[in-house]
Amino acid sequence: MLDDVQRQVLERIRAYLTAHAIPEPREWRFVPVPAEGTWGFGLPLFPAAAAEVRAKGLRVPVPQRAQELAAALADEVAALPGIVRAEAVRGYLNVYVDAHAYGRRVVDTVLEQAAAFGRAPRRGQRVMVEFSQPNTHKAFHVGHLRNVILGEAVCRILDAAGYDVVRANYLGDIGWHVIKWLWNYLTYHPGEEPPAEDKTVWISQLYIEANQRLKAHPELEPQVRALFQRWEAQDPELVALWQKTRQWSIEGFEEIYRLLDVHFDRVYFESEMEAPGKALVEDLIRRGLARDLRPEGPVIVPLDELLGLDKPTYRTYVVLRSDGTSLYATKDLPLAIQKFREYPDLVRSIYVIDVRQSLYMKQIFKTLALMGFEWADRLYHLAYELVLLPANLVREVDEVDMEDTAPADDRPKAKAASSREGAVLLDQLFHEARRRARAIVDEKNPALPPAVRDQVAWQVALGALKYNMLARENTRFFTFTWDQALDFNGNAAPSIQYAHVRCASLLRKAGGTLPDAVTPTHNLHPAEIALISRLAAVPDAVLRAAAEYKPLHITNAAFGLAQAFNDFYDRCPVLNAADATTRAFRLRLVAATKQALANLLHLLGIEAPEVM
RNA sequence: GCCCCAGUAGCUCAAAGGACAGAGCAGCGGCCUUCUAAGCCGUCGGUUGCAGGUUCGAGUCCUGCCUGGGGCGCCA
Repeated sequence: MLDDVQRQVLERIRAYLTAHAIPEPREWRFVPVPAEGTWGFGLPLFPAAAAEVRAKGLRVPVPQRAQELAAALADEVAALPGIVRAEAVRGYLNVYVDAHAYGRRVVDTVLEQAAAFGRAPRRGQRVMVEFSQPNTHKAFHVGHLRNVILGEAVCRILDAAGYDVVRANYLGDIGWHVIKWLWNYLTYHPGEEPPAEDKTVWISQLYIEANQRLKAHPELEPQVRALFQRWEAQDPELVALWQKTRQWSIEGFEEIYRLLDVHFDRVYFESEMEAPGKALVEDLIRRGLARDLRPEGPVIVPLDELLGLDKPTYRTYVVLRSDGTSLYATKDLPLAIQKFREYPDLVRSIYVIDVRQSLYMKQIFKTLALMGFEWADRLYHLAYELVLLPANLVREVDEVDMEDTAPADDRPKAKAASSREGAVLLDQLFHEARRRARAIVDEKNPALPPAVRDQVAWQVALGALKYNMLARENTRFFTFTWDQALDFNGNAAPSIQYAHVRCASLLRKAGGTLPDAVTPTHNLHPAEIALISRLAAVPDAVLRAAAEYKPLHITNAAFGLAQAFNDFYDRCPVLNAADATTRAFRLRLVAATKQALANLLHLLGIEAPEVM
């Protein structure tokens, strides 16, 4: 929000440098000035000093020369309009602006833009984000949560940064896991229907049961293989059952997405990609890009060989099994093509997929490039690290995890949550989260009506969960523990929501109408200055989060803003301010803070309650 | 063997190559008859894994190591 002032300052500096034959550094970067009850920005002059020393062969230490330049420039810049003071400190040129005028401007801007504050102009560019990608006929558990929460937040952030976002889902609706489930259902639960509630739990129980039966009775496996043959032959009765049971899964997922406040614009099915995928493989073989080793081996794309690379880089991409059945790899090619057929104008096609598949993603992208698709360089793998379960949960998991053959003794202390693990199902998680949050709401604010407490408890619980998963680098592990996932204090969503509630409370007490815009006349308190700085920083945080696909920048901005507000709240009377102008300005500042907090939380998919 | 990620306070994590590396949690000590104490203040805490290098300036970039995790032709 200081753009125009910074531009003026830079212009003046450039003129000075030119006049004194000092080469201009490649890039100027403003830094925040250490806050001392004033407001402004700093500019390190080391790059210019270093350039000058080098160009002129001076024998002066760079820091000393930087300080001299800063001092000279301070005089040049001090007289510019809007600037109240400029000084040289240890090689930095610190420029201070009129805090009253800027304080008003920031507050007015936030209030005028309201829900649009922090949002960039539309770019007229479309991006697709594929995320969630659950398997039907399986559980939806805490391990899947990070993907959904990250994907949704990235979508919201990209939208705020001006992109038109297409949210895509890709359902794993076929494969051995589905056949196993159908076998168990047909053999032991014929005709049964899932309960209206908890469809996903019921389905996942049948899946776990199928694994247990096969583990205990390996002699039953031929039955499953026989069923797979029926599937391959597209037995109409089996296909009908598959469609019906798949729909149960989808309805269960939709319920989860509704709870999480997530939606999709386009859903692709893995089963739809099988036939086009096999056709593509034949095409690859004809064009000499793939090598057919059947029946002894699979069909492969020897990427390093095709690219003439000596060092193993892309390695070999296996696109079809030796028996001619399809792999994930078979289906991901037509999926990518289908996306660009439907949306040819995508400037980015993003895959939110865990980091273990990085090599695989690179193989897909490179193969598509070799096939000649010009959009191949617009594909992007947004990698994130897995959710780990602590050792005590892992043991529970193992009791229901019949596919895991890893020896128990050399297992790491925490284990990645995977789709066949039954522990920490989402309904368990939500239930426990709600319970803990409700207990705290009851304790903190027993005066609220029970229905409101219920609603607040859910907002708090879900907020804490989402925030915890988003407030870290995407590429860092998230180790799930109840206490950490549902921490309500400190750097967590509830304390940010609480700051929002405090704002709402002040505004309610003030009568609900906001005073007209006003320029403050009192000496702005350092806490006020800091709070205004946090507000002004919001739009940049959004742009950066979008550019880097990192919701972390939003959580940092939100928590910093909440902290600054709490500090302000503690030190600066609002309703009881010393004079009417101060009261009016601070009320507007509170309203602006409330708006900015709500906007930031919204980008994270977290609700901002009015009371709690 | 090749590649990717991580290593920062007791713990969980921040930190556009910039000023004295910051928060939260845990610990200790304060602050509720005054706008909601899910808060605020103070205090305790550091050789940023190791060694070199680039730079005016390195937690950040480069090289080599160490430790942990992950990936590497028919799993998803």
